[in-house]
Amino acid sequence: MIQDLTTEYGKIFEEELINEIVQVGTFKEVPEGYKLMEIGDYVRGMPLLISGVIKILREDEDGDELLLYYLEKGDTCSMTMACCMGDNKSEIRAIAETDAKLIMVPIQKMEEWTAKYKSWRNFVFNSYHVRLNELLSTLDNIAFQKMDERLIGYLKEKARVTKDDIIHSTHQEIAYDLHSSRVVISRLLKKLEEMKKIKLHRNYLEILDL
Amino acid sequence: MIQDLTTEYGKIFEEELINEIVQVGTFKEVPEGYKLMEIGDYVRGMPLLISGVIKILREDEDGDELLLYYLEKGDTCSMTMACCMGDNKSEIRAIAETDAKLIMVPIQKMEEWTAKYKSWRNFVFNSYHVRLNELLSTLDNIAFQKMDERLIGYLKEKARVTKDDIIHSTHQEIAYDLHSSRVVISRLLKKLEEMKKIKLHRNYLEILDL
DNA sequence: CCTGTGCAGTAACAATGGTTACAGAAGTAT
DNA sequence: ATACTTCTGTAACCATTGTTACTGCACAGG
Repeated sequence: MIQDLTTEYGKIFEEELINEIVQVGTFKEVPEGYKLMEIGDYVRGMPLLISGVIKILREDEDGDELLLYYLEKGDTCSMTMACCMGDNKSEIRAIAETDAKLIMVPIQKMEEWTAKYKSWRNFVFNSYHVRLNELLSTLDNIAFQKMDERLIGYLKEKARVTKDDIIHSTHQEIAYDLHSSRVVISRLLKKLEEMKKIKLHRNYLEILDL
Repeated sequence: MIQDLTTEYGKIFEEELINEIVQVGTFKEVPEGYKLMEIGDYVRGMPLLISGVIKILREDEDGDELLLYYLEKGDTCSMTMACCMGDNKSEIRAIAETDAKLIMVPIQKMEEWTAKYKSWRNFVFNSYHVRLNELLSTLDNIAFQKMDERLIGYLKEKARVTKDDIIHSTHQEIAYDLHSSRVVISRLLKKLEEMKKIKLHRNYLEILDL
């Protein structure tokens, strides 16, 4: 755990802070598909992502989903921080998109460290900043783009975070993330294939040139 | 200015901090419609809203607009704070929805006060928290609601922040805020009128029962 | 009072996305 | 191999939203 922490966060946190994190944090290793957080769950800890990718989803009353963004190594979940200050209930769902390693820090330490460590303060502010912009860009996509553009953006982003030009998803799964329907996604994917931008297979697709 | 500050922020900021704000802050009074911030502008100060309502808009490359949320008294603009940490360029446009009074604080003080005053730290964190949730709810509206529901929500919210059941907007203006077209909004408003929920007039409309 | 400008009402039509239904292909279990 | 399940392809259709075009009305300014 110390090794992981130092590798990923050694450059931005003071040694003293790293030591504190090691003392109170708990290491967690989760497999792909593991649900880290459900909407309405009480938030008890704040995650520091060491490796892997976490996908953050929003859901409405009817159970309709929407992918908000991915967390990558070095990221933390601002939503969690935001929750620490409100009623402590999560507004989002978090699923491991790949196998992932992370350290959970009790939220009680948040304020203490914010006062004590400048690096922690900067980290927290920076996380908020990044997440706010990420949300803004998600909003842009939904508000200003049509489904075909959103789909292309989705495929690109997914390839980027997983570092893999093979997208291991069914059409139905993509439809959930984009809050659309399977038929619509199949239709658009077929068009992309006709344009030689992707190649379709069962249970996965290859990105050729987006 | 001291009076305004104390009235609005006296309960949450230490006296010492209030004094500092008075020293470095500049008081600003702007009329309805005044553009406080344009997309791409360099952010030099952080606003503390004393009275009035500020509307925060997002715009894409094609000039299509979208209302993000309103700032009310006691609010500050987290986007501004976020900008202070990035490239300092604004991601949003800010327009005074009503006459408004505010105090501009130089962004250089941000970090200093964050280390020095617990109340300031809480204020900043809280602002981020509120804004993140506000953005999330805006996203929900756009992603999960149809235009008729969004329109009703828009009218309600606008009535709430302006404390006025008369909405002083043309159909075109509403269309801009919702990123729709005038004809669509006219159509839906007419339906709402038929349902006795509103009463239409030239240049304004009355909310009867939403 | 007349006229120009901007606002609102409406119809006809297009485009996008969502729904239903069904068939066939690929993989899995028996 | 056979049966079953899951995934994909496709067609037909519908609903919502957006577009274009034209109308008349209200109001401001001469």
